[in-house]
Amino acid sequence: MLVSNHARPTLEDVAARAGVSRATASRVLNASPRVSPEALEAVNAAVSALGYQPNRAARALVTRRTGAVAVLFSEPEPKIFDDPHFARLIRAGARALADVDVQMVLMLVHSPDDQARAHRFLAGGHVDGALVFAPHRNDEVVSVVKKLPLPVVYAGKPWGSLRGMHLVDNDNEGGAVLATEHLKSLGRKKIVHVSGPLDELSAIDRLNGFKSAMSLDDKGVARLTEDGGFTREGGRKAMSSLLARVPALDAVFVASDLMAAGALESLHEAGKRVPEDVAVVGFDDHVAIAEHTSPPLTSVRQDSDEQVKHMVEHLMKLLRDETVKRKQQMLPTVLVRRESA
Amino acid sequence: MLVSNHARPTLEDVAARAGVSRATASRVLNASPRVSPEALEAVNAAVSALGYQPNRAARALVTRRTGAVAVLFSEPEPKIFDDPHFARLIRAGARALADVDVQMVLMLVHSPDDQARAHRFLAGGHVDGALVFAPHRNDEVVSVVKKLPLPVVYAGKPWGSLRGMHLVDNDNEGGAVLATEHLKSLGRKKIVHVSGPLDELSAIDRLNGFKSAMSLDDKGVARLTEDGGFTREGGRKAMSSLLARVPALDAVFVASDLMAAGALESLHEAGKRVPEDVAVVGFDDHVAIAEHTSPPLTSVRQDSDEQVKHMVEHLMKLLRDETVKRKQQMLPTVLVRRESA
DNA sequence: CTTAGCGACTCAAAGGTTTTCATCGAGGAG
DNA sequence: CTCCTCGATGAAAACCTTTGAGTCGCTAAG
Repeated sequence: MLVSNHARPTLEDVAARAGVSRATASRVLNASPRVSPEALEAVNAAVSALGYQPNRAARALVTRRTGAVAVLFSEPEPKIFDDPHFARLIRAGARALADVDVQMVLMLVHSPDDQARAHRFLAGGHVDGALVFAPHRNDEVVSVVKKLPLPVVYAGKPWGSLRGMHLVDNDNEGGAVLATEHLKSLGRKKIVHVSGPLDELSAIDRLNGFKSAMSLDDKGVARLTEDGGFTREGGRKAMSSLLARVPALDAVFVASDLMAAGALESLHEAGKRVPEDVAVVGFDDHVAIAEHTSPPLTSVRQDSDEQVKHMVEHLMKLLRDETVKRKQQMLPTVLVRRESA
Repeated sequence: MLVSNHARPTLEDVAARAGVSRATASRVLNASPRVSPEALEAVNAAVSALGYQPNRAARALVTRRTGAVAVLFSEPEPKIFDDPHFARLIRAGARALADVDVQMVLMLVHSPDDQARAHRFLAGGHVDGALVFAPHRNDEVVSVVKKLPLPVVYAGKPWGSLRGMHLVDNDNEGGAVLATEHLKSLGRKKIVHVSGPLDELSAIDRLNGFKSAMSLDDKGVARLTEDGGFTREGGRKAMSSLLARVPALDAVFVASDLMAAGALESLHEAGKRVPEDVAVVGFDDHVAIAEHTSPPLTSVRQDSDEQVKHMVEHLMKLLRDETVKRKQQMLPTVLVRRESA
């Protein structure tokens, strides 16, 4: 043995052991077709014998690829803490990116300082692409990212023009229709809606689904819906105010499970039985919430794991310069029945 | 202009513009003392004029440093979703590492598969070091990481021998004493404790603080405490069972805010007024929880942001081969009074 | 007057991989 | 038998930075 015992083996070592040149070894690692079966086998054997791991930096240097992608969240901090949805998205991202052997660089960008930092970082070529979670109307991140020559996939529709943007969205409108139709099919007559903040398109889409399933005009919408801000406390308050405004209501479609949990509290306080007096349908099907409310919550499932997985796949295609069939994907939503409706 | 207009400038370009050699320019960037003021200024001017950003890969190749550190969480998924504590830690990590210009590679490692992947990744030399959050008794991560020649800083004490390990812990025991003494100073006579799961040393330390402040023996501890598993639901159940066992209790020290929220629910259900009938002190001072319970929760503050910041600082010192004064740091905890006690 | 020492530089090698281009050998067509 | 073609392979350049060795002009010491 001539190799030093502690240093990590290089491609050179692998090639030597397999009795081929560095170039051939490299071709094997990159699955090039121009390599004989014998060579392939010899190299693979050497790789596993030596426990070889390619040196990322060297590879990055020549391919001009970093092997890392940024994951940007624009949400303000309190939301990130309170809403398990974000933890779920972060986890899904970590997993999906690890699966394709790409490093995830997590950036929480909210203050102007953060934005400047993000811009510097992204423009600095430290990542190959980005996944962006920025649902709000005034999210500066979007405009920062848009002018960079960097492949980006958005989660849901960002505000503003969608021309040429790559995104993976959930069928919010369809899910809302599903929820509302379900309530109608139960024979409920006075159905109201607790919406998300209307500076997010997902909230607007859900509102629109409710609106069309109920055949409402704008005036009707104004009377029968209330903004709950996608927070638990907001959901509680919105529910209370709807109860005051529409005392005879017998069903409510709430645009998120977290808000629905708040709404249930409000209903209990008002002495309403669920689902006997008021049927409740949530949105997200976040098990940690939906299965632990009383009663357990009927909810529209949007599969965040699936969404993130699609985003990663989509971004990888962009990075490989593959043509993507559809720039904008829509994932289906389904109704999950539990006891609240 | 001879430089191509689209390519990123290299150190060569900077050197040319500043009228020095590449070596000198490099020394300026790395703050070497062996460089004249004029050269320094010329290079800095060139850097900002060209908007130069060092190529990470090239630098990594020669320095044998990746500029990335791994952040490992061993917690099972439901916990990560439910407990805002983790979101907070993740966020703090992202921020602290970004501040020192290091990439954070987030790994959630729980299944044996995850462990294998983590081992491969860490052994592969893809990161310079690791921050490990693995509080449980049987966390395999710790043994995986321990045998790697990789600088590691732990959050809190991992289970097992602490010899030579680098860690930043909160003063759990001291905080527990603080909480208990506070309850005693309010004149409470029957004080009980909802503990965390006893396979975590932070939970054990808090329990020990309670034990010593109450001058209890093991039998006393067994009678006056109950494990709430660091979950909301667990806190609720533990409180109920303590109410059944010690009907005359007039105060409770709960080892986490999340559990305290559950305990408050249980107390309300039992018709107890807080703090009149039962005084409650939590632990964590997690504002998102503590400020929104009714009544707002008196709690022991442990500053997670600070803890993570210290961990990062500590790891950076290890990476620079600086000697660290104390391998194991302890951060103080303080009592934050609100209305529950 | 010679030489050692010093500070500020420059030169060039090294670091590990991918990829272009040239080479080599074998097999088929003429 | 010769000329081509084609597939597999190897040599070497390129990617960009850090860093040790060497250069140059100077001063201080002998």
